[in-house]
Order: sequence, then C-alpha cells, then structure tokens
Amino acid sequence: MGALRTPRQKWIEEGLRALSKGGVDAVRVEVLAKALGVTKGGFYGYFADREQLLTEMLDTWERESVDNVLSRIEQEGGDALDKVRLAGQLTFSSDRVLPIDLAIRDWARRDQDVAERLSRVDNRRMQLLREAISSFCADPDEVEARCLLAFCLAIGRHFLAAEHPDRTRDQVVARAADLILSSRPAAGGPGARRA
Amino acid sequence: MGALRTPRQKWIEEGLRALSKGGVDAVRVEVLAKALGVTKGGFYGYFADREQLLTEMLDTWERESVDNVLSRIEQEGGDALDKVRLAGQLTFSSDRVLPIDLAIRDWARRDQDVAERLSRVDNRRMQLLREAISSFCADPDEVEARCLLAFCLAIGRHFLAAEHPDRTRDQVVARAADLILSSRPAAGGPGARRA
DNA sequence: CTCCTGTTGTACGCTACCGTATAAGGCGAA
DNA sequence: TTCGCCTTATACGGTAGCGTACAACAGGAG
Repeated sequence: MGALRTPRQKWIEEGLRALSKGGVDAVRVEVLAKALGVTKGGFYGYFADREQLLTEMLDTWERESVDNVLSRIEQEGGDALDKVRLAGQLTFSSDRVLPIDLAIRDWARRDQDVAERLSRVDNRRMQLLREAISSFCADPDEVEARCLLAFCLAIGRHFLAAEHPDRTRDQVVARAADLILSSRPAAGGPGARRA
Repeated sequence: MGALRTPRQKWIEEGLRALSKGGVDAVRVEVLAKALGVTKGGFYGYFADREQLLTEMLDTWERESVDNVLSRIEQEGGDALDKVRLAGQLTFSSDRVLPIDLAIRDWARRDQDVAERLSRVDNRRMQLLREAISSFCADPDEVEARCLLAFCLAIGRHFLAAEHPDRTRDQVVARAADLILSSRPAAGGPGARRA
C-alpha cells in the first residue's frame, strides 16, 4: 500500500483553519490544497465533494469541543463551578477551538443542518452551566437567566467592538463573570428571595 | 434627464438584504441585479465597483442604526433607562436592522475597516447604556460590567443555539435583562457592599 | 529489479462572478 | 415627432472554483 502522503485528517485540519480565518465561504478545495503544498488531485480520493469535507469538519469540531472537553473535566474533578470554569477555559480560551466556534455560529444562522449541530453542542454546554449555577442559586428562572448571561458573555464579547475607558476587555469580563457566577440575592421580580 | 429606473438606493437596499441573509460573501453584483429584475448593466453607472457598494451599504447602516435611533430617542424623552430600552428596541427588535447588525459583526472579525466602523457604532451605543446604568449603580467598574453584560445579551442571544426547558428564549432574556438593569447590591468581589 | 497499488499532478469542461465596452432603447425637452 | 441623454441589455475577456479523467509516479511486495 502506498503511503498516505497527505492524509484525510490533514484536509480537515486545514479546512478548520480556513473556516476560523474566513468563514465557511473561505473553505475552498483548491485553496486548502495550495496551503497543504499539494494540488486538489488527492482530495477527491478521500471526499466525494466539498460538502463532505464540511460535514467531517463539523464532526471533528463537535468531538473536540464537547466530548474531549467533557472527558477532561470528568477526570479533573472539583465542584460544579470548578468544572464550568475549566470547561469555559478549554472551550473559549483555546486559540484553536474558539475561532472555529465563532465561525460556526455565524454559519449556523444560514444553514439548518449546522444550526442543529450547534444546538446539540450548546445544549450540552448549557446543561453543565445549569448544574453549576444551581449549586448556589435556588430559583430555577434565575438559574436559567444567569446561564444565558454567562453564555452570552462568553460568546458575545467576541462580537462586540465597544471599548472600555481605562479598562481592558478582560478586566470588564472578569467583573461581569463575577456578577453572574457569584451568589447574590435575586432581582426584585416575582420570584425574589434572599440567599 | 432620463428617469432613474433603479436608483442608487435600490442597489444599496438590495445589498443590505443580501448581507443580512447570506453575509458579505453573498453580496454579488449580478445576484443583486437579478433580484432587482435588471442586469448589472446599470450598476457600474452608480458604483465604481463592488467595494464601493459595500462601503455605501456600511454608510447607510451606520446612519440608520445610530443617528436615526439617537434622534428618535431625543424627541421621545424619558429618563436614561427609558432611552436605553427604546434604543435597544429600535436596534435589536427591528427585522431590518438586527440581521444586518449581526452580519456586520461577523464581517468585522475579518475586515479591519468594518471593525473600525462597528467600533464607532458600538461605542456610541455603549455610552448610552453607561449613562443609563450609572443612574442606579454607583460603582463604575460594576457599571461597565453591567453594560457589557447587557450588550452581550442583546447580541449573543442570536448566536446561541441552546434551548431552555419549559421556557421561551424571550422569557429568559427578560429575566436576564432584569438582573442586569435593576438596582441590586454589588457582587462579593473586593468592592463588595450591601445596599 | 519489477510489478502493483494507491496518491498526486495536470488538463479539461463547466459555472459563477467581476469589470468593461458598446449597442439598444425609453423618456423628457423642444 | 424628433432629438439627445441617461439607463439598461448584451457581449466579452478574465479569474476562481468545482468535480472528472487520466497520466505520472513513488514505494512496498514479491
């Protein structure tokens, strides 16, 4: 058997790189080939077409961004809040995963299939958050609201261009995370109570 | 002078429509022409090239999404919080402005020029928020954190695919907005205090 | 060394799109 | 009605990308 000179995984890898940098529309077979230093000749030996590459890129992302993270979290241990912090860090501080994640979010707004995958992924992440926040917040409505805020903060910060006078974005994010992830009295809604 | 059969503004309009639906890469001269029921023949009478159309689309968006909103807010009156609520509504509940806004955010991640425009826009919006939140929150660090949270919520919710058991997204968002926009004690950080 | 197998390069036809040039044609002015 | 201008259609050349066909070729098995 001849050697796999640029194996399947290389194409997927390069595809994800293109995705993070330029969005789905930047994932072009011939461009990836050039980046890999080959021509597209071999590509169609592995993939039926560009569509299939995109699908397998999503598979890889889904695996890496959830399964891998979850299993690493399990073996680390710690309480629910620790787990969420680690998960957030693994997911949203990774130079590899984060840009892919953001690109996929935009992609999902235009592609039903991608939207469903993202939904699966986000639901699993959200479940983790929910458990963590429930550990210090009794009102389920407020738990849900805090989950949403935390998630929106993690994602939204990268889509915001506003500046913060005399502060770095990281500083403001840290303070914001504090507000959401620390135990405090509920707002003055119908379900208001004290911890 | 002959009649302007499909005037300049029509192209921009259609361009923005394409942008909201498919991102920048979907703004194709020939596609817009077909959507307008003409050929691209006339396009180059108004615009030097596609790039110029994109620029003018951004001009239009910037004008509509900030200047128009700000002037409408001024003439409505109300306190700072009312103004923010109205501004948020005008900006993020509009079927016209919102999808454009989201598409531009993704675009800005890849284009320096767009990033600068978005920065201008977001800073003006943020300033409004800052004033509103300052009216009931004294700690400037917390003000900034709440601003960020509010903004992230407004934007991020559209990039999240997670579901909320037994609740609609709108319900959860309402509760989350409550948490951020209502006066409550600061978190238990270094600056912790009780109302 | 030689053959076989699987990988890669090259060439092709096709489509979509850009921007240009130019011809056709509608509409108002005279 | 006729003229002239401005808008639009058509046609063109060029580039980029997809997917196919096939030839070249490298490396291991024999």
